[in-house]
Amino acid sequence: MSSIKDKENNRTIMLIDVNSAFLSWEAAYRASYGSAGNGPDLRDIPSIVGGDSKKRRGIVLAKSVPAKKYGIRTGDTVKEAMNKCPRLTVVPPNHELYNKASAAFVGFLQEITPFVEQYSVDECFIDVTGVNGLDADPVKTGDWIRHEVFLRFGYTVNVGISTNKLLAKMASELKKPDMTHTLYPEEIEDKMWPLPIEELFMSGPSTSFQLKQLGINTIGDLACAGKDYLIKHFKPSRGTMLYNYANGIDESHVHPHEHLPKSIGNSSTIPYDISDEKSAHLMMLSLCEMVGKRLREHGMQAGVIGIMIKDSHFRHYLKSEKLPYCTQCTQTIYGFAKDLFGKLWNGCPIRAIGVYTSGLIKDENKQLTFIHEEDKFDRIDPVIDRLRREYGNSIIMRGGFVDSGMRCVKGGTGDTQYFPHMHSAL
DNA sequence: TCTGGGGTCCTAGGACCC
DNA sequence: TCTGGGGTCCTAGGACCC
Repeated sequence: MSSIKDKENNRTIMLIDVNSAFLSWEAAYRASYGSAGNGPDLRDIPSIVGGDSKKRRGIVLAKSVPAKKYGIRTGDTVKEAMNKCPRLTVVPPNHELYNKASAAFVGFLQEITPFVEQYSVDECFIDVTGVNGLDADPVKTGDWIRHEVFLRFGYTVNVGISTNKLLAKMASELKKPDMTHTLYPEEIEDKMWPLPIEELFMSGPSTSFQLKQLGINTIGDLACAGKDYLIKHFKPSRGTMLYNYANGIDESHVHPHEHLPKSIGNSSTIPYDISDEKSAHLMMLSLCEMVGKRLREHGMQAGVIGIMIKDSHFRHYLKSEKLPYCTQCTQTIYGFAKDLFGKLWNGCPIRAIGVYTSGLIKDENKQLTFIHEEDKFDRIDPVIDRLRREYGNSIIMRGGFVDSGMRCVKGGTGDTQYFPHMHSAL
């Protein structure tokens, strides 16, 4: 049992989770800055960060505690949320701010210990085993971290503490906000086993439904189900994982090293359905601009390109293709994406399109066996990237975008940039 | 005013080779 | 002419996370 082994190893792992991250960051920013500083704190009123319904992106990305009391949940449509609470305050997302806030948050944790693994934009695992005596009294350390984050940045976090990552993660979810929780192996039976099965990490809607069909309703039920029985129903990989997680077993370590992405892609929902190839191509080109830019920023080359079409009935289709060579060139990616689109699209009105790359390798590992047409872009793309960094994306655009009303670089939330502290970033 | 966007990992099935 | 399997690669799609 690794939980016992972990205890012998006496590792102290924590998961630090920003409470209602997007909303907290909005509120902290408004409180320390700007015009909205006079108004009420978003965290004290029913409020959400949500997309624009007119652009068909209207879902709840984060909610305040008062909004939660109205039954508003992340992922609700903004319309549903408004129905639940008509006086709801809705603020649009500002991903640039969140990326800066996230980097400041990670930077702070890295001051505490080098063993920081960023799990998501608003969550980090840290391993404080043997670090400056921080593991002598983990709860005290957790409380100190919460206090320090609040002092420096003005928002609250949850701290989950245990001997492995799974249990630290489950601990951090126990009660929010602004809490420190432990979930040591000897506490599993009391604190984790009574929870409903959908509370277990990696037991999502589909798995939870199947488990309930089997009469397994709590994490404790799952822990007591036979491993072989679970393997029979869920295949070895998933069955073993479910069994281990329900029993608090997790062998994985906190990996502080720089994260190399395995795939890079961007997608976008279009405010109105697209029914013509020309518009779809232009949309894809703007996504390819973003994907190419991000590949180059990471110093990576893609060996596989894929596209996704979501039609007006919300069905989605994928098509991907291994390339004869690796590339990070916008024009090349676009060429393959167009080919894939031609093979995939059945003429149905299109709601969203995505362009994805995978099979990524570092630049230096690219085989220089062949000279390609794209080689001239090796010099052009970086110049375009630099111009856009300095003057904005519209400083240079491919011909098709002129007078198209479409943004020439499109997609998502952008990459995280490093900023040492939030207040210096703001 | 219906339903985002960024990822990771896993599996199934077909192609292809030995 | 029919009949094998093992192994790997590729692609499509699903489940999960935030």
